[in-house]
Amino acid sequence: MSVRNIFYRSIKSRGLRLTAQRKAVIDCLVASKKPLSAEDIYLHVQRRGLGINLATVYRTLDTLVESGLAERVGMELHRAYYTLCRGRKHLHHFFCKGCGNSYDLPHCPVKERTTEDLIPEAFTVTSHRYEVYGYCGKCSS
Amino acid sequence: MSVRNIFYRSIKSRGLRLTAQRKAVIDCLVASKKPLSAEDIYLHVQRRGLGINLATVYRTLDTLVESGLAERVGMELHRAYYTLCRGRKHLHHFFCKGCGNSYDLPHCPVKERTTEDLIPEAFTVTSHRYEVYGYCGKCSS
DNA sequence: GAGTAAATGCGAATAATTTGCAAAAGGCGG
DNA sequence: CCGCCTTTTGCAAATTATTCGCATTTACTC
Repeated sequence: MSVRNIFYRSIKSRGLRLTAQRKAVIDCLVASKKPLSAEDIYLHVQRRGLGINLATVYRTLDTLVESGLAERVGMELHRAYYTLCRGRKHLHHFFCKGCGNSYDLPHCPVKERTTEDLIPEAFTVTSHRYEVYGYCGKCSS
Repeated sequence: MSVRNIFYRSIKSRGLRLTAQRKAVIDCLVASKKPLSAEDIYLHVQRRGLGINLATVYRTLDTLVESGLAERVGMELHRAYYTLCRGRKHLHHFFCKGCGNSYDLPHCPVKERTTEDLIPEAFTVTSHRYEVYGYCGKCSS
């Protein structure tokens, strides 16, 4: 089963309706290698010839986040970016404040250490957020 | 020398003017144990009987951040919070989803690696965010 | 104390996101 | 396949945090 279909099913299994707009937003995020803003998604979907309203994009993204299917990242750029939560594979990002692009970081601070090393006591870690901001090669110069 | 005065001096040493408004914003942040939003600061200063404009609070905070004297944190919910950088110490936190407490993390993922190791190319890093969520010892059991 | 550049106040402008409401459409039962 | 009922969408207007332009004020240098 394709990644798309897994998300389609997750929508339905939560009692939500699988509308054309929701499919389009999911397809867009599945196809993207980097987190996208609501406007990015809006434009991508428009370009594919599917009509969608920006408010609907926002509402769909809220729904995905509330359902635990997507994550809101990169808030320091005065704008939210969204990325799907995919199985075990998890990534962190570098956000360029110049051009707005984002790049995968090659490491994860939590994965590379044991729990004892990570925190003072034997706490239980459920999730984490790690983001680096700055300027990419082009925008630095 | 008081903490206040250290910040007052830092302002001047950067060629910036030490105005009544800047003093008020700094005093407010020095007195607070937690990060404050621009509006928090605006209201606190007003309450002390000092006139200040919200735009001035924003400009002052920008100035402090650009000068490396303050940090912008907690962008989570569409609003920025500010906290003074005290000494060289910069911290990341573990947030317990059970009791809501937060604990300092003993390490920083950015500090402990070189730029080449951190990102694909020689990008410029300006800031980062690193937060771990889970349950503390008491809330785990 | 005067001159000058920097900072402030004010109001209006932005930009991202949210909301109210009527119309459209998904998905259930028949 | 049809209709019903509820959810979702589109649209336009509202909100919210933050920024900007510009005239006025003020800190700091000489």
